Amino acid sequence: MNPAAERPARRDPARERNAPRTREAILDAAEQLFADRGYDATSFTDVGAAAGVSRGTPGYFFGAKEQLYRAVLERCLERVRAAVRSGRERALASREPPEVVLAGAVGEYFDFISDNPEFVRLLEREALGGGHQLARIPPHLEAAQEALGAIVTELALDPADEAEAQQLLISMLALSWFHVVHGPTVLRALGVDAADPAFRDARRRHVVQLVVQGLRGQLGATASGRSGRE
Amino acid sequence: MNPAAERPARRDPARERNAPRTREAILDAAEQLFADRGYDATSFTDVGAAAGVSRGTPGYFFGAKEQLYRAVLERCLERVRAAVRSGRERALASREPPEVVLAGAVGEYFDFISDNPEFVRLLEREALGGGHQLARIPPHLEAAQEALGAIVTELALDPADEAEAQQLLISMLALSWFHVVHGPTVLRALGVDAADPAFRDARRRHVVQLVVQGLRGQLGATASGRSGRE
DNA sequence: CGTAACTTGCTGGTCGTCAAGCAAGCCAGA
DNA sequence: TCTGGCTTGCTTGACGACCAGCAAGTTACG
Repeated sequence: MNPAAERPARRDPARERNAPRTREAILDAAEQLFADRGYDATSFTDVGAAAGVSRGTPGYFFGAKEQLYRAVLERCLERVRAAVRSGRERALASREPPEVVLAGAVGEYFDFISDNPEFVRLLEREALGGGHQLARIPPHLEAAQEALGAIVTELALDPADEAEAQQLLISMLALSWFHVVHGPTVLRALGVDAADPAFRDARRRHVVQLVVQGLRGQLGATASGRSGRE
Repeated sequence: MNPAAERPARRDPARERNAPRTREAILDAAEQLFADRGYDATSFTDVGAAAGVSRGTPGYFFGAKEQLYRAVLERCLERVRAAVRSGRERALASREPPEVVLAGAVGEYFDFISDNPEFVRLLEREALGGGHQLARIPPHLEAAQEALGAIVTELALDPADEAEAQQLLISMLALSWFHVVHGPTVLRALGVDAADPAFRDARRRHVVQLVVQGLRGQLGATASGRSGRE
């Protein structure tokens, strides 16, 4: 049947010995399982089965379970950082007014999150666990701070408004993440199907509108004199 | 050594046999532990120790661990529903314009969430777990739908705008919950201390402003004719 | 004295970790 | 070209710890 089956059946290329390939397969499986079930509910047996190796192999490559988890987090964060960076460069290259740039960035980010829910779920679990593992990963700060810098410089905000830009960034994350996590709870209670493309479109429009209006409010406050606050 | 050690040490009034009191103590301990560590990482031994009883008592009162978890969830939801209902009634009694009512409600809700983080953490974990246990609790829909009804009727929105009111409600939850969960991850990466009262105040103002502006945008769209969208 | 309120002992199972084992290439030397 | 030992990739077995659930026991209260 198999063209290479005449030899001792060890010629299946998918089963070839290949450390980097196996490593990636384990990381892929572990990312999915950690995001879906959480750290405690994911065993080496599960990861091995999902990666097509034995229960001992994850431990062989990563030593301890905690280190496998950190490796998953690290790889995930690196991907997000790359996406943020490329989005930022695209925004810098455009010659649109700030509002349009922000609207585009928010919409893009919303789509990215909706298409990569594992990242949010992983980070959500990490946050609930106290963020102890994330804190041990060096580049974890950079993505968020790059995004903040992008907002401040690209939108030509007064640097004194950095605190408000920070709030706006936090709100953008909150608004874009919520439906990814709370489909089975809040949205279900409201009778909404989070996976419905119509809902996702409506949500996207709503989120972009809210954030843009938030920026508008901030710019307005700056222009008309924010000294009334202080 | 112990001042009460002369007698068989059983005269401690806090150790009196008292089923409802013990039940509540177990629920309290379990709520805290489930919210802090999650379902899998919380054992009957932990719950018993935190409640001041033996490891067997939680099982004695609630049967299976899953039923204890559901009981915790149920009690938590009931508290939230009561808070939403009282907030709604206060809003209905006021004679303020819609914007003021909404601003007050959002601010109140923000404070309630900030002061009761266990609820959010519990619900977040439940969402990540697929919401299967929550789905088996009958009154879980009511709080969210009551809140939605309050927004639509109290703000005198066109019933056709219910979808937008829904989006606004979701955004209000997203904005109010985020800092409760993501203190150790996102906020930490941004150099913010989520527990800092100054940050909480700033966040509160920002959230209220965003939601009110969102309502304003919605009303404006309705007044000036939303046919331009379609 | 009986029953409700707990506690303790036990059992079967799962887990992470590590050591040992095995097999497939690789390369030196004959 | 063949061969025998070494390394690497991966599996299996074993160990100690922990857990949920249950049954049998114990204690306090009405």
